[in-house]
Order: sequence, then structure tokens, then C-alpha cells
Amino acid sequence: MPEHYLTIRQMCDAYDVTPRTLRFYEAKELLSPVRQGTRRLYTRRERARLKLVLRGKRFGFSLEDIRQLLDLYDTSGQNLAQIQRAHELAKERLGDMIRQRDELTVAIDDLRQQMDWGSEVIASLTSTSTSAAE
Amino acid sequence: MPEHYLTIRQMCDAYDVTPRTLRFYEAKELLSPVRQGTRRLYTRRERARLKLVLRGKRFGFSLEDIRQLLDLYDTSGQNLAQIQRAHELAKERLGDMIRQRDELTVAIDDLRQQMDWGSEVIASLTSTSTSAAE
DNA sequence: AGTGAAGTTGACGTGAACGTAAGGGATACG
DNA sequence: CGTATCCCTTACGTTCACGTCAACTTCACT
Repeated sequence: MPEHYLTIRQMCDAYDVTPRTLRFYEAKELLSPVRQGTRRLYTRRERARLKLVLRGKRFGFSLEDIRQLLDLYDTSGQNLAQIQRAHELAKERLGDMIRQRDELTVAIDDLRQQMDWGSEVIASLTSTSTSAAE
Repeated sequence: MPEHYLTIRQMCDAYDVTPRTLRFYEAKELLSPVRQGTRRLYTRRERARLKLVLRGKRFGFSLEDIRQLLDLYDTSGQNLAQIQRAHELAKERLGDMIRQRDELTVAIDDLRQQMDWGSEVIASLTSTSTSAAE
């Protein structure tokens, strides 16, 4: 299976980001594409990481937060202490995410109610003509 | 029932924000406290709005996004067209929020799995001594 | 009238997350 | 060999969401 590489442009098209963004993420150590001479080539691993970065951003995590999360996704050869530390960190993050989802659920219900009320208002205004004639 | 006002400092203490933040939100038309002379006094309405602002921020919405959301929370005396427009807007936001929650659910499950795997690694490393002596 | 605490308006500073040129290499094609 | 097309680095500019500091009022006391 011949590792299928993508150029920076192909990445941009595939994930709807700019080259600047990919280079920026690399500078922040979120990505580390291989080099063919001076050019960047992105592997399957980088694509997976980018997906996680973009997802994390939608949750409101900072790039630094995301970097730490990513670092525990490939706990490549570390010692026990580091793994345990990473595990603790992940636990906190998980707590954050769960709290966030719970809040989001509440907000969704709120907005739904508000919209139901809005629907009624609209219905009453469209059926019984109140002020303006048609 | 005598509308219970809060000073800016009381607001800051209650919601853990700085005065600068409250004034900034006011400049962005997210809040509009009444004035007693030159000083700001915050009503129940402002407190509710602030809560929504802080919640929205945790979801990764920009202040401008939040302002639009707030504007449909108090659809105070508008015409039908405006209400309908607001309703459409709310529908889009609601879609965003639901999508966001779904993604968050996936991410949570992902992280949970990753952590389970991490737990196993830790367990195996703590029971059978591998490299380092104790 | 003096002093201090709390509040006000500017105005400039800051960190995060990129945008936007400016100028230079490498590779392919006619 | 020219030039067209990507790509690269360097570096300064920008937007958002405030932080920070300066220079006043305003109010409550004493």
C-alpha cells in the first residue's frame, strides 16, 4: 500500500483551508508533513490530525489546547509518567467537552422553545389580519 | 416588585467578568444597562442577556453571532417580515448548534476510546515492570 | 473642604489566528 | 532558454476580544 501523499494545494481543496493556515499549523506543531526537497507532502496521518484540529476549533478549543489533545492521540513511545499526565489531561478535556455538550443541549432546547413561541406569533399574525391591510 | 439593579462591580463579581468586558459588550450592543447619571445599572434583562453571551462564547460563537441571536430572543414589537426573518435565522443557528452537538458527541466518544486504550497501556506498564527498575 | 472608593470615557497595547504581499527557488513545457 | 506554475520563507498587517493605563467625575464620609 503506497502511502498516498497530498500536496499543500490538494489539502487546501480537500479541507477548505488556505496554504497559510497549513503552514501556520505546522509552525504551531499541529502538523508535520514530510518534505520532498523543500515542498510539503501530507500523509494519511496529517490528514487525520487536520480533521481533529478543525473539529476542535468548532468546539472553541484554542490551537494550543488542540495541540495537547493531539499529543495524546499519538502517545508515541513515552514513559509511564508522561502517559499518566496525558491521561489526566484528557480526563479534564473530556469533562470540558461533556459540560459543553450539556450546556449546548440546554441552549438548543431554549432556542427551540423560543422558536415555537415565534411560530405561534407568526401564525396568529398571518391568519387574523391585525393592522396592515393586504 | 422593585426591579433589582446591580452595579457594574456586582455584575463582575456575580458573573466573573471584568468591567472592561461589560463596557465592551455594551459598545457591541450586546447589553444596554440603564444610566443613573453616568453610572450603569443592570436589570434582570441584562443579566439574562449576559448569561446567554457567556454561554454562546463557550460554544465558539463570535460576539457578532451572539448579538444576532440575542436580537431574536427579544423580538420586541417588530413587523411580521422581521419576525419571519428572525425565525429563519434562528432555524439556521439551531441547525448549527445541533450539528455542533453531534460532532461533539463523536469527539467525546473518540476521546473516551482513546482514554480506554490509554488506561490499558498504563495498567500493563504498572503491573509488569518493563524497562525501569523501581 | 478633603479624601477615598467606585465609576466613567478615551486611547493604546496584546495574544491568537490567520491574511497578505514581497522576493526567491524548483520543475515542466514549448 | 524563457516563462509559467507551484511552492517556499520572511515579515508586516488585520480582526477579535478584551487588558491596561491615564485623566477625569461623582458620591459617601468625615
